[in-house]
Amino acid sequence: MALLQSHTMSIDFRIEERAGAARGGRLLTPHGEIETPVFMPVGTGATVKAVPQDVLEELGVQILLGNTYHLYLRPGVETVRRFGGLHGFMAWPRAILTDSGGFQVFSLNELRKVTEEGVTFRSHLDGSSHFFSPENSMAAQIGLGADIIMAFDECTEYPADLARTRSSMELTLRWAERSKKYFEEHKHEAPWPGNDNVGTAAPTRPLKTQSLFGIVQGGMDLALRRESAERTIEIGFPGYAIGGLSVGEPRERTREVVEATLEHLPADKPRYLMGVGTPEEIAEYARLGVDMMDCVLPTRAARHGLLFTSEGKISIKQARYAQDAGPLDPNCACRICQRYSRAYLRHLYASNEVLAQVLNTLHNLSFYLDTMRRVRHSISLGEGSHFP
RNA sequence: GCACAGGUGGGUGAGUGGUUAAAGCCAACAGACUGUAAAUCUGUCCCUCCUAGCGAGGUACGAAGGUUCGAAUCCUUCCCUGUGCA
Repeated sequence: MALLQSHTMSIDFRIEERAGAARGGRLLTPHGEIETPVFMPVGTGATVKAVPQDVLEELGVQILLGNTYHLYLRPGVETVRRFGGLHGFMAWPRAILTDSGGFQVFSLNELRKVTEEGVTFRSHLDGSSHFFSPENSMAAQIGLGADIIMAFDECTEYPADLARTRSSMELTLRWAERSKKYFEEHKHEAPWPGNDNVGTAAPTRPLKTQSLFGIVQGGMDLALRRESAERTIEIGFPGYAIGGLSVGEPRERTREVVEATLEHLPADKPRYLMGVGTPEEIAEYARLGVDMMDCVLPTRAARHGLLFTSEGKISIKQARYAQDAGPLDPNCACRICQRYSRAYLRHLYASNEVLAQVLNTLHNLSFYLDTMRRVRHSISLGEGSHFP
């Protein structure tokens, strides 16, 4: 075991700059290096909706999300595994992170039943029954082969009283231990090319392994957040996520909980805030010391005609843009703002053209990625307290 | 010319004597969206007025007239559209 570990390459996090609480760093994964703080576009079903992978690369996307629950149902883990995991299947050479399916325990609450052992789901696709546990979530995530995988957690709903929040947190902690145990026993099984020396007593080259991140829960209660953080750290992970936020609570609460939780996370490990936020919010959380964030907002909002710009939100479907020859955002350097008018974007949206989804998503993703670039730049200049 | 079938709000299309200012869908307009059951969902959508409400009044189902306590719905005449036959 010790021998194997000495030949293992998983994740490595180096903080290179600090500005206030903010950190600028590099996260080394088996599929490339990520500059942090980073925004990770969400590609639930092995696609960032409306955007092909080569374009994502051009935009500078460093790491994508995939979702275990959705990919398990379709196309199935075995299929993905045969293609060398998600990287091979979706032809994405850079880093990938998969969520464990824990969020679906929350969002598909009418279709599931939670027990100590795990969660029984009814598929939203065909109604068939499925069982998810820490162990088989890990097995699925190992099969999918993301660089970073997440512990199987229960995302506590909002609002939840203290007793409910605690028992949910305790369940997540027990599941975190089971997730880690299963992962440690199987972590060399990622279906990546070059990992064919799995099981060899003395591997000739470093094995690439995935990394498993733990997830802190605890609802809106700051004491429970602290306890959850401490006990998750005790279990021990190479990175820690803050989960259970953006579930309907007021934004001030989100920020408060994030700030309080960050205090109890190790300074030298990556910190991942799950499921946030608007452009202003992601800049703000980075300032507080968050290293990784993901959110469906830029992609989903784009498909619904809501675009983020340097001058605020624009609902491109509005009649006022029908004759507007100007760019979506005069201060944006993205390919959409360089080329198309607001009138054209509105026309595409109003006409229900698929191109509307593509162009809108490209802009919003560009805007988010640019926001994070500016944040990193500010950190490198030591300007932690006044970001764009 | 004759025989059928029809003419409903921006469009389509239900409704065939009374909770019908008139279903549903589309269009239009506005809003929501934060580890994606989301190219989705919600609201408004004849006019005027106010104390802004399951509020008051007005106008409206091709046109005019009639029957009835009451008509988009029944009757008469006229106009128009489609199809078929001459």
